[in-house]
Amino acid sequence: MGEKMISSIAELIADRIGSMPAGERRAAQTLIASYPMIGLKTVAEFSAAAGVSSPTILRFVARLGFQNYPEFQSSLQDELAAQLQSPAIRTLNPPSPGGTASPMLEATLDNMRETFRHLSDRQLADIAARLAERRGKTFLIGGRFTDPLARYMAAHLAIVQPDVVHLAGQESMWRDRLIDMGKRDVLVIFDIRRYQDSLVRFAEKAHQRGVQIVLFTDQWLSPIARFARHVIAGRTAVPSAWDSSAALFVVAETLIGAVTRQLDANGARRIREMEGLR
Amino acid sequence: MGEKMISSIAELIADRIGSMPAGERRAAQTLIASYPMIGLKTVAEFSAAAGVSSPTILRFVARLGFQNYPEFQSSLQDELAAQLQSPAIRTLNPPSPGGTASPMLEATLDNMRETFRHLSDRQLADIAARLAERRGKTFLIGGRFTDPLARYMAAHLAIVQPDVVHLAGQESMWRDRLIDMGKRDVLVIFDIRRYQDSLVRFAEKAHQRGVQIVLFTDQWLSPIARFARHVIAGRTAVPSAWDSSAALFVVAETLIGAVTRQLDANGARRIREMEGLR
DNA sequence: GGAGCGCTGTATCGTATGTTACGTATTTTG
DNA sequence: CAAAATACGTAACATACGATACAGCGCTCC
Repeated sequence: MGEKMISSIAELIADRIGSMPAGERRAAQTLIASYPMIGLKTVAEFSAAAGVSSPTILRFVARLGFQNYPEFQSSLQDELAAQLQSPAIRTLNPPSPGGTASPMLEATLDNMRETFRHLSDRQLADIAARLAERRGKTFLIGGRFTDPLARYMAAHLAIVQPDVVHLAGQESMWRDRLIDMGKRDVLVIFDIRRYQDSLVRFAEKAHQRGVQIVLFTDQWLSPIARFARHVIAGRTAVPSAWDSSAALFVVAETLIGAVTRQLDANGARRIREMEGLR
Repeated sequence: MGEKMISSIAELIADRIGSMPAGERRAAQTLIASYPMIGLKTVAEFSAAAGVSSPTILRFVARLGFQNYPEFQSSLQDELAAQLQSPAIRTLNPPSPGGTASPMLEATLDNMRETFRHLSDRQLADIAARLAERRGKTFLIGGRFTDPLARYMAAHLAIVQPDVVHLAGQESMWRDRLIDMGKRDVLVIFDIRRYQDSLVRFAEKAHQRGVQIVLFTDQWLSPIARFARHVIAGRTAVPSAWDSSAALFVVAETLIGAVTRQLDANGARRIREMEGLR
C-alpha cells in the first residue's frame, strides 16, 4: 500500500494543491470554493471566475491526471450523480435515531422517498385519470418477478371497473391477445432489469396498434420507455442479492387509491353490488 | 394569482408534459428519471439516452421556454447549486408543506416503521432460518388481494432453493395438496381482512398435519394466527378505500434477502447454474 | 378516403469551445 | 548578478457541439 485512498476530486485537489504553481492554485481554490459547480461550466467561465487564463485551467486539470477537460467534467458529474442518488449517504448517515436496525428497511424507505420525489402529483393524477376513464380496456402484465405486482393491481382495479385484464401464463397466450387491443386501450407493464425481451417485443407491437402504455420500471428505464406514454421510474437498490420492487408497489397502491377515488360515484355502487353477489 | 408557481424545471416539465408530442415526452421522462444529470450532458448524449434525435431534444428545451440549450443547462446548474447549498430544502416536487407530497406515501412509510418496530430482528432471523433449512417443502398461498405477495415471494425463493410451491388457482386444486404436506414442511400464508374462510380452513387442516405455518396478516390478526408458528403483523391503514399491503411486502422482501444470504454458499451456485440454463 | 397539418429524423451549417504553439514575464540557481 | 528554467497569457487552430433547413411520415379532420 502506501497509496492514499482518493475517492473524490476534491480530495485529489487537496492532496496536490501544495505542489501547484500560483495560477493553478487559484484555479483549485476557486473550484473548491463553490464545489463542484464551477467545474461544470466552460473553461472560459472557469478561468474568468478564477482570474486566470484558459490554458491555466487546462494545465490544472491535466495536473490532476485528466486527459482533457471533458473527461474532468464527466468525473465531476459522476460524483454528483452518486451523491444525488443515495440520500442516505448525503446526510452523513445518522443511522436512524431511535430505531430500526435493518439497513434493508432504511434503504427501502429511502427508495420510496426518492421515487416519489421524482414523481409529480400531476403525473400520478394524469395516469389515474387515464385509467379511470372507461373508454377501452385495461391490460396489465409484468416480468418474471414483477408479474405479481401486475396481478395485485389488476385484482384491485377489476373490482372498481369492468374490462380489466391481467395477462398471464405462457407468452403465446398473451401475445395473441394483441388482436383485441386498440387505441382506446391502456396497457400497464412492469419491467425492471434485466428487462425481458418478450415484454419489449410485446410492448412494441401493442404500441404499434396504438395502445397507450403505462410503464413501471427502475431508474435505468426499460427499453419499453421508448413506447410508453407514461413512465414511472422506481428506485430498486437495496442491500440484498435482489432488487426491491417495494417502491413500485407503493406507487401502484397509490394509483389504485387514486383511480378508486375518481370512480367514486360509480365505483362505490359497483363495489356494493359486488358485495351483494358474494 | 391564478398563475402556478413554477420554481424548478422539474415542475415546469410536470406541468407541460401533458401537452407534449411523443418524442419530446420521452425526452422529458428520461430527464425526470435521472434528474437532472442527463440534462447536464451534451445534446447528443441526452438524445441517445432518450432514444430520440438531437433536434427533438432541442425542441423539447425550446418548449420549456429556453432560448437555447446552454441556457437550459445553466438553469439546471443554478438549481443544483441552490440545492447543494441548502441540503435541507430538497424541493424537487411540489413543495407540499412538511415534506413529501402524498399523504398516502406518508401513511405507508409510517406503517412500515411501525410494522418493523413490532418485529424483532430475532423473529425475522428465526423465520429466515426456518425457510432456509432444507428439510421439507415450502408452500405459499395468499388471499384475494394478497396472493400476489405469495407469488412474489415464491418466485424468489424458488430460485435459491428447490421444493418451493405456490398454491394457486381453484380452491379445490390446492386443498388436495394437503396430502403432500407434513411436519417437515412450511406453509407461508398471507391473509388480511376480510379474512377468507377458505384460507382459515386450509390453515387449520395443514396445522393438524403438523405443518409449520408462517402467517403474514394485519394488525388485527387473522384467525389463522391461532395455528401459526410465526405471525407477522403489518400495518395496513392508509387514506384510501383499500388497505395497504406495502408493509407486508417489505417484510417479505426482507425475508427473501435474509434467506438468500443464509443459503449463500449453495444458493449462489444454484443461481449461477440457473443463469446457465436460460 | 383524401387533403392538410404537425411531428420527427437526416443532413448540413456556423460557431463556441477546448486545445496547442509560441513569446514574454517571473522566478530560481550557480 | 547573470543565465536558465519554469510559469503564464495571447493568439491562432481544429474539433465537436448546438442549431437549422428540409423532407418523409403518420395522424387527424373533413
